[in-house]
Amino acid sequence: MTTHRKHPTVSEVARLAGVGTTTVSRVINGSLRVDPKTMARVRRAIDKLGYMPNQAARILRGARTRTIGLLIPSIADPFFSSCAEAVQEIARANDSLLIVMTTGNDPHTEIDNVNVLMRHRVDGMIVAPGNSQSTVLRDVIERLALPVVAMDRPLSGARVPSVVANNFSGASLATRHLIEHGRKRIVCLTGETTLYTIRERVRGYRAAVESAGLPCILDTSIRDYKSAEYAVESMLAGADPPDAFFTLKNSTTIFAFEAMQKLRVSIPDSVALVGYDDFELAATVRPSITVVRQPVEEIGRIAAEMLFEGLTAHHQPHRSAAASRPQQVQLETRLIRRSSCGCPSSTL
Amino acid sequence: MTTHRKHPTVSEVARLAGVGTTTVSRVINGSLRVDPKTMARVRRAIDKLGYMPNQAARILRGARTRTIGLLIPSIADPFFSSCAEAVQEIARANDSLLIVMTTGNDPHTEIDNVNVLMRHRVDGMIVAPGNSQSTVLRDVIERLALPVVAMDRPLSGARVPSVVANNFSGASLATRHLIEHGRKRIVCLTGETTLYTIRERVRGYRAAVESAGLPCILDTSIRDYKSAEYAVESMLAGADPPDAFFTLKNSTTIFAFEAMQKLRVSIPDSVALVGYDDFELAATVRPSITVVRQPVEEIGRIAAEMLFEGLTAHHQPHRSAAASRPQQVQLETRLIRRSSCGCPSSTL
DNA sequence: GCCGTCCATGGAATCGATACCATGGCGCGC
DNA sequence: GCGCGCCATGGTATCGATTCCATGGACGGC
Repeated sequence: MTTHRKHPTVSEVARLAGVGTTTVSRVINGSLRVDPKTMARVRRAIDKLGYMPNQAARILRGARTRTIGLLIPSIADPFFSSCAEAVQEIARANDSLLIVMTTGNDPHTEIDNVNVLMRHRVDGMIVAPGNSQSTVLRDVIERLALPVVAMDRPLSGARVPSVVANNFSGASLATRHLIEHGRKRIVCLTGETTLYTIRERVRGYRAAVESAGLPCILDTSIRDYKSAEYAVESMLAGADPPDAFFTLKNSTTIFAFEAMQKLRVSIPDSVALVGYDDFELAATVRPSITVVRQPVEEIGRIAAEMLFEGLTAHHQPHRSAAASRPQQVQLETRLIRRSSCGCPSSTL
Repeated sequence: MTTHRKHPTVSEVARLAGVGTTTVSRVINGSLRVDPKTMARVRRAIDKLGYMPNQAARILRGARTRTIGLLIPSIADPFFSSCAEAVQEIARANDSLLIVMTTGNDPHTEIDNVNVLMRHRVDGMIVAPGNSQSTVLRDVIERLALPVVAMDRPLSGARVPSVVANNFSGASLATRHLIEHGRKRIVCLTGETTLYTIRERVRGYRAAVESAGLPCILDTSIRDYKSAEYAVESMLAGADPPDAFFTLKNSTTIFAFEAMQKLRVSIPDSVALVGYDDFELAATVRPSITVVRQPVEEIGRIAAEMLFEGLTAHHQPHRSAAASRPQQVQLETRLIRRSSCGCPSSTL
């Protein structure tokens, strides 16, 4: 490993160029008029020394850090990695860096991470709270007096703008679609039910079945392939077997699908299937799977855009009075009709 | 948006607690002995003011930034998001933040990003270079005198440690497996061939077919579903149609699989299929797809661990002489046998 | 030819946390 | 009883870039 060469400073550049530090600073920031000849000399000195401004010093002087934080449960999750990609792009467009931290939906880790980001004086952050009801997280965030945007899940009671998908209408749309196909016993396979998004989807499902006079049947047991196989098998073997499954998240969809394949359940003839969240192969597997598609990139993009709008407002406090009430953006989902619900298989 | 409350400083804490700044600093860092009573007073003052140390000031004093950078082509790519997750975990374990930047494999963006990270004085970085031959990137990185680890793709000619998978042996293993199944005309569907990893895989494929006296047939045309359908259809309709496809990356595998489904090509009876890179549904689709699995998380984890080892060595320069030659770590891949290659479908 | 003005430039204070060095007070040993 | 030493604590220079204010020189108008 190469020895740690000390970074050159403005003074060293100034000395080499035979000018004052003020002039060097002006050349770097292009702020005021500098004599072209002087400027050229300074430029040469900068190149020669390989000078790079020390951000820490600038920040200490009061500049923005041009750094934002992103708190998500996991990077490997396709939903959040797509969001993160969108956020990263908007950050770059705003000359900012993105610090990604994972929380695993753990409230303690979340608060820790918020504090760490705060110490680093990020300009703002985007958070997907594991628990939308968490008053602790809300209080911490309100104390920050720092622009924060909640993503995918709101932070209830907080004066924090949020960008979420309409999980209620998405789930209810999907359920109604199954009902229109004549399904009478639609089982909702929820997986974990602690998250806001899942709860909303359950609400949407419940509203749809109840208003159609159908039974509301929830199964919360699926965590992996094993539990899926057990759940599917025992339900189908029981009296009054279901004629449709509605899975509330990606992994549950895949486990259930896998289990049904293994058990040679015919889809959609004996049991229909609709999943929440689209994924690359949903169109490729046989039968192709009907899903509720969320505007993933858009969620990330809009959250980031709102954050940066908040940032500039933050730095021009004069006009903030009127625009200061938090925006709650809710994006609509689409039902992607494929064959697992009983629709004639559409193209793609 | 709340008004920007100025952050309290050590002096303010000191004044409130009736002590000097030195004492406050000691309490925060737990460095020297402080009278328990004084310590309690300072602690109370810190809580009351909601004081948080300003990282910028610390860094300016010469502390490490406890921040590392990660340069990858894309966050949304499952391969890199899994790497990133692993890197993030190691960073957290080392009390460091992770800045993620995407390059889209564009050399210009890469160099830009390296410079931005440098200005922020990251302690080190992990890079997946779009072009392993890039002398420009290499030179920039060598000038930094900063710990850098290359991930997934080496940086040729640079004194930079790297962590990569053995793409050559992975591809050649897969190809030999097809040969053992009696396949004689194995077509390699490469997709883009600019990346190091793909080139290595091509080499591995070529070595395997040539040493078996079989023809080396490359098709580089697949970019999306459309081109896959065209390529597959025309090859199968031609004279001497292939009896196996070997796809070199995830998206190509999926496009080719989709095309074969659509064209009702029977897998593996008329044409076998092996893909490079495992993915969640490869086991679920019918037929399940045999793939070469890379140790994804391990690549990220080891790269990060090497970086942090380099970091500590960097800060304790005395013993660095012997340990200073770059390590080139190469991880082995595994062939996951499923049914698309002609193997009797194994469990899972 | 003299003075006012503008322009290029430089000196030095500033941001906040740290660490060197100094100091005052107390206890203990002889 | 006196002095030495140790411990808790504080003052202050320092890191590097920015910026307010000052200064000196040149040029133009009358």
